[in-house]
Amino acid sequence: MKRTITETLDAAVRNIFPGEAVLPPVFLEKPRNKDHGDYATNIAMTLASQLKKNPREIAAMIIDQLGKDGAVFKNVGIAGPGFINMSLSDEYWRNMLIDINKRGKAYGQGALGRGETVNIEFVSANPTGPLHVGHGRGAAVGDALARVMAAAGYSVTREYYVNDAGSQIRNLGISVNYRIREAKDPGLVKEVEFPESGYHGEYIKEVAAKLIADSGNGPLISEIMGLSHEDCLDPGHELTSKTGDLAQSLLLGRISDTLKDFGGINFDIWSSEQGLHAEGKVGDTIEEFRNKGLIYDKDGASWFRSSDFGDEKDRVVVKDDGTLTYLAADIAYHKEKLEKKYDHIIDVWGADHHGYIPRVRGAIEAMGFDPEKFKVLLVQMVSLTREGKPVVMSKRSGNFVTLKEVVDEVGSDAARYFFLMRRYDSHFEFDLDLAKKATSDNPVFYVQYMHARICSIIRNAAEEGIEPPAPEDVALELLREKEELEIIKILVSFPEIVEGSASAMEPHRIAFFLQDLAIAFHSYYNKTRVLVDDLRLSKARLYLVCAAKIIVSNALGLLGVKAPEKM
RNA sequence: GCGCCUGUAGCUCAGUUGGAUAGAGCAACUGCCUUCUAAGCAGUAAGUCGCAUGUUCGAAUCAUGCCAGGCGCACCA
Repeated sequence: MKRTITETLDAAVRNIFPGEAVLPPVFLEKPRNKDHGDYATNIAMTLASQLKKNPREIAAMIIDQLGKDGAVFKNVGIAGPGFINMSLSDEYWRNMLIDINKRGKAYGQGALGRGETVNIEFVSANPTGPLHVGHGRGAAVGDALARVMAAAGYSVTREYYVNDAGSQIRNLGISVNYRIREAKDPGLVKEVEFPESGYHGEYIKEVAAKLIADSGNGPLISEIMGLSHEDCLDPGHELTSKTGDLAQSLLLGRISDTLKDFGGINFDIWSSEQGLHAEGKVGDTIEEFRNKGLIYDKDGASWFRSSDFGDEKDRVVVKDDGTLTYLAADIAYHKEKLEKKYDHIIDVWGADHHGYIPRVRGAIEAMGFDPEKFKVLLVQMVSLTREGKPVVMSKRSGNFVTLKEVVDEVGSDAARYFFLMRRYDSHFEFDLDLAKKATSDNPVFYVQYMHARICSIIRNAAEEGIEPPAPEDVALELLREKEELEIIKILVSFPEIVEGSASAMEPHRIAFFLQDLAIAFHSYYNKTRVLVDDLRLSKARLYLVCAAKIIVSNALGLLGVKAPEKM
C-alpha cells in the first residue's frame, strides 16, 4: 500500500523534474493527526532546498501531476510549509478487505528479505543450570525476530551455541560428583566443604539423584564413591569430565524442554563448542591468525591484536598453560557461521556481554568478512515484581527465578507477550501479578479476547445460518461507519508493520500494533452490532471481522502467542 | 577512571529513523450489561521529553558537555 503510493509520487516527481539527476527518495509517513489525511510526504520541502524553489509551489506541481490518477485518491492537499497530505478513497480502502480474506494466513508476508539468508543465534545459555528469566527474554526476542524476519521474506536459521567445553563443564562435574557422594554417603563429605566456585543451586542435587537412578548404582557411581577427596575436586580428573558431560547433556535437555514449553521454541542447529575443538576448527583458526600476523606471544600466552580493530586492548586466545580461551572458540564459531555464506548473522546476547562485541567484531573484520553482516542484539536485564515489590534474585545463593517457574505461573502466552511488548534494549520490569490477571489490565488477554470475541460472532452467525461470505457476495459499500474504515486502515497497515519490525529488528512493534488494533476493535464491538436484521449488512460486517480475525491471528503468531477461539 | 544501555504523565512504556498541537496502557475520578463474551466500552484529569549549549526552515529524535540509574571492564565462561 505504502509502496504503491511512494512509487506513484516518485514517478510524478520524476515527470516534473526530468533533468535532475539526484532526486531525494520519497519519504511517506502517516500523520499523527487524522485531519491530515491517510498519508503525507515532505518531498516538496526536501526538493525545495535542492531546487531553490518555494516548497508550496513544488507541492502544487506534484499535486497537479497526481490529479491525473483520480481513482485512488480522494483528497490531496498542501498544508503548512509544504507538506502534501493525501487521502485515499473509502472504496479503495474497503476493497483491501478482499485481499486480506483471500490471502488469509499469508497476509502480512512480504518480500523485503528477497530470500536472503539470516542466521539468528539466541539463548545459547551455558548448559550448567536452568534458564532464568533473563534467558527467557532473549528466547522470546530471538524467536519472535526469527518469525518476523521469515514473514518478511528472509530465509531464517535458528541456532543455539552450546558451551559444552572448558572449565565450566569440569566445574559442573566437580559439583555433581560432590552431590552424588553426599547423597550416597553423607558421612563421606562431612569433612569436605562444597567448593566455593562450584554450582550451588539445588538443581545440582536433582541432577545427582538422576544420574544415580540412571546408572542403577552401576560402575560409574561406585567409581565416584571410590575417589579420594583430592581427585574429586580435581578439574583434570577423568571422572570429573565424565560426570560433567553427563550432567551437561541432561541440563541441556531440560533447557530444550523449557524452551519447547515456552511457545514452541525449536532450533535448526545446536552447535557444540566441544565439536569445534574436536574437529580442530579452533586450532585451525588460531593457526590462520598466527600466519596472518594477527597473533603475537607475550608472557607465555598468545594475544589477538583486537585493538587494531577497535577493541580497547588485545585479548588472550591461548593461555600460558596452553589451553584456549572462550574467545578462541567463539572466533572459530563465528568464522564457521560466516563461511556458511549467511547474508546476515544476528546474535542475541544478554546486555551484560556487551563488552564482548568489539573483540568478536574485530575478529570478524580481521578475517576479512564484512562486519556489517554481523549484528548483535543486546537484550537488557529483567527484574521481577510481585505485589509491587521487587523479587530478589541472587545467582550466588542459587536463589534465582527460573524461566520454567515463570511460565508455569503465568503461562507461556503471557510470559512471551510481556517480554515482547517492550523494546528489547530497555530495562524490563516484569509484573507477575499483572501477567496473571484475567482482565483488560492485562495486555495479552485484551488482545486475545479480541480474537475470542470474533470467533464467538462467527459461531453465532453460523447458528443463524450465516457463513463467512465469499468476496463476490459482499456489499462492501455498506461499511460506512467511521470505526469500520479505521479498522480497515489498521488491518491494511499490517504488512508495513511486519516490514518495519523486520528491518529494524524490533519485534515489539508487532505487540504495539496488536494493542492498537484491539483498541479499535473493542470500541467498534461495543458500539456496533455485527449481526443485525439486515442480512446484507450482517454479511458485510462479518466479512470485516473475518479479516480482522486473520490479522490478529497472524500478528499473534509472529509473537508465538496463541489466538484462542474461546476464553 | 573507561565503555555500553537507559532517562518522556503518579507508575509501566511507545514515539514510524529530523516533521505538523508529544501518545498509549495502568492507577485516579464519572458514567454504561433485558442486545454477537463487561476478560468490554465511553468520558475527565495528568508533561520543563533528565539538564545545558549547538546543528537548521523544524529536535523527544542528531552533536558536544554535564547529572542520575543499570550493566560491563580476566590468561572466567
